[in-house]
Amino acid sequence: MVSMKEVAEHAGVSIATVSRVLTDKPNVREEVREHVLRVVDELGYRRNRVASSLRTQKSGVIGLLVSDIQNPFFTAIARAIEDVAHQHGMSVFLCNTDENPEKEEHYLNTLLDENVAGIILSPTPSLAQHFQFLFKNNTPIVMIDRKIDNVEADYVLSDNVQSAYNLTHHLVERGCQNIGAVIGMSESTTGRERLQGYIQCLNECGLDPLTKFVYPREEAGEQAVREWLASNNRPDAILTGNIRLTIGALNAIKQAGLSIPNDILLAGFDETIWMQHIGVGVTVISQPTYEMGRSAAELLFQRIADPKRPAREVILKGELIIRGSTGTSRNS
Amino acid sequence: MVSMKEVAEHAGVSIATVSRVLTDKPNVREEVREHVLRVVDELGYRRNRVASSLRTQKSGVIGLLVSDIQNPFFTAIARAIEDVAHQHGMSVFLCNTDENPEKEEHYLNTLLDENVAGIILSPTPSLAQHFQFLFKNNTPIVMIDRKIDNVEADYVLSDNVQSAYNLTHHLVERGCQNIGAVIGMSESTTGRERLQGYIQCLNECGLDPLTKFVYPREEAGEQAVREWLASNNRPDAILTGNIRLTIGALNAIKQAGLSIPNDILLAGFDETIWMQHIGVGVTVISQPTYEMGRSAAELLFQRIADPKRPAREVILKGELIIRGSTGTSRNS
DNA sequence: CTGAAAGCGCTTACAG
DNA sequence: CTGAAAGCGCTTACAG
Repeated sequence: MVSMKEVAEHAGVSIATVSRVLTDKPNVREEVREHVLRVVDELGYRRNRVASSLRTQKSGVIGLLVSDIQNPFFTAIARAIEDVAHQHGMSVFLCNTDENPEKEEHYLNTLLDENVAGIILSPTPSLAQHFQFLFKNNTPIVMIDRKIDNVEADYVLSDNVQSAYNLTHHLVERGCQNIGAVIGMSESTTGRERLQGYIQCLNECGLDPLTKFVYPREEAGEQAVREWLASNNRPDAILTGNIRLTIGALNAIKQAGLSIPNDILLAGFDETIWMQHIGVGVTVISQPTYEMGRSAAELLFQRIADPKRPAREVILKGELIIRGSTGTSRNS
Repeated sequence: MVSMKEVAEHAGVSIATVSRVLTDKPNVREEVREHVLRVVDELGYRRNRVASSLRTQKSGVIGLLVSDIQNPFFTAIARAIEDVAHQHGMSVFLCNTDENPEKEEHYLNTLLDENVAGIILSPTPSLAQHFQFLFKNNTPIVMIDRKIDNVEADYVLSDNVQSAYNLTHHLVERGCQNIGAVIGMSESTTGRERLQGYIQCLNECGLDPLTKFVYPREEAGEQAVREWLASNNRPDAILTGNIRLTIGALNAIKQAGLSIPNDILLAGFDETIWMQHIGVGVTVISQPTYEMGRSAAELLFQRIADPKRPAREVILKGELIIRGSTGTSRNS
């Protein structure tokens, strides 16, 4: 690998001058600039960013930590963040924590080690403890999707309470009396808020809750619903807390030989491009994923530009998309 | 941020000794080692990896460049690569190129700039030209999913010809005479090989091909199929080259008010956990995504360990999963 | 076993 | 406008 020193020698100038040209500093004679650029080109020189970053403490990379890379919710967010980063001339490194606090800590360390310009994170519930070291580093950071109790920071969140309320209310309107809610991990604010909206609606309607908190993956959702279907208190509707739980519920319902919406209704969080093609179509809350990602990236770049600005919280609304899985009105 | 120098001062030793302790070098008195470690802990010292990497030219990170982060095929691969990397104590930075050669080059540069230990890449077809600079860097690199003509390197590929042949043959067995194939970009080896398997099968069966090469996203797939459905040479089956094209085809078929498998059959590449729930279930080629990712990571770590070993090509087989979208046997 | 010193490849006051 | 030199925070021969 050719170094700046070699470029300087070939160009007959000092490495200081080469550096000035490459960092677009003023105060370089136009001829010299052009000459240096030509030599850079000839030699195929590429600036060593590790050295540069060591010296300047700056970086052209932001890190994105998501808890589940196989969840379309997060890849949609990632896509948006990348678009914004690209506009700012920055790169995005995506890391997958798999809901695993150790992996999260490991990746967080790695990103801090690499001296990234900033981090966007969908935190695992356990992060609260590790939080001290994160802020010591004073690397700009924005939280997405989940809140951490008592930690002030920039957040981009979804209006989970309202969305869950709306989803539940829709099922009640469709005549459901016993709505089983399968929700991801109770420790996360997302799970708790969705529970809250669900409970609130049931209370208003005078109905009893029926809930399970599970690891938010297909297998767990499937098992939860299977147990309900085999019980003597079979729900007349299933409400799922994320897309992977929705698929788990579909698996269980299919295995039980039941049909949607004739035998049971189904509605859940998270829209994807294929939800309309599943069975008679699945009723969902569509979270504004792209908008969430875009907001998070913008908050991050604003914080990078001004580390002292007050923390902000952006809360975006979900949209109820009604499809065949919740049947047609029964009580009208 | 506390530096090694401060640790050395607090511990009353030289920074050389601190470094030896932290890099697990021998030749440090046990008491000294423990004392240093204690001071490190007290001060909350974290080694600066940028500086370390500058000095050693090593890194604990590998880069993964995929062409479509919203395609479950690639996230499944990413998941596998991460598992293997984790076993080796390495981190994975995932980058999304979106089939865009400029983004690809940009991210490739960024990863090389960050001095990563190695790269796994699903290359865009146009990479062939940029390839020289990639190898000059002699950063270990493994190609996945797609081949680059005339470039010798480590590859992990899927047996696309055979898979496409099998998929086509299945449709012929189900009585189809006019199979429209929507395939991603002709420049990629993946697309070309799938075309080849399809053509080969049709030739053997004495049938005529009907093909469109498109940008491998839903919109393009939808449009292609819509055009066929509106033409006077309407296919009796659609074969899609990837999962996003499959969804596009589903959209077009639904909009046309046609029913699968009564009016038209559908089969495509790539399995996901929800394919069984779409309509009557979609017949697919299930590529061994996890295995592909695992192989790629293993090849990469072997190459990192021994840069001079001969290049290898791993080709893995896909599996035909038959579901309702290709109906039931008509010619038996 | 331990320390002083050189050096990884840059950037940036400082002096001219 | 340009260069010599210090320094970012480490690691590693070299000498003892």
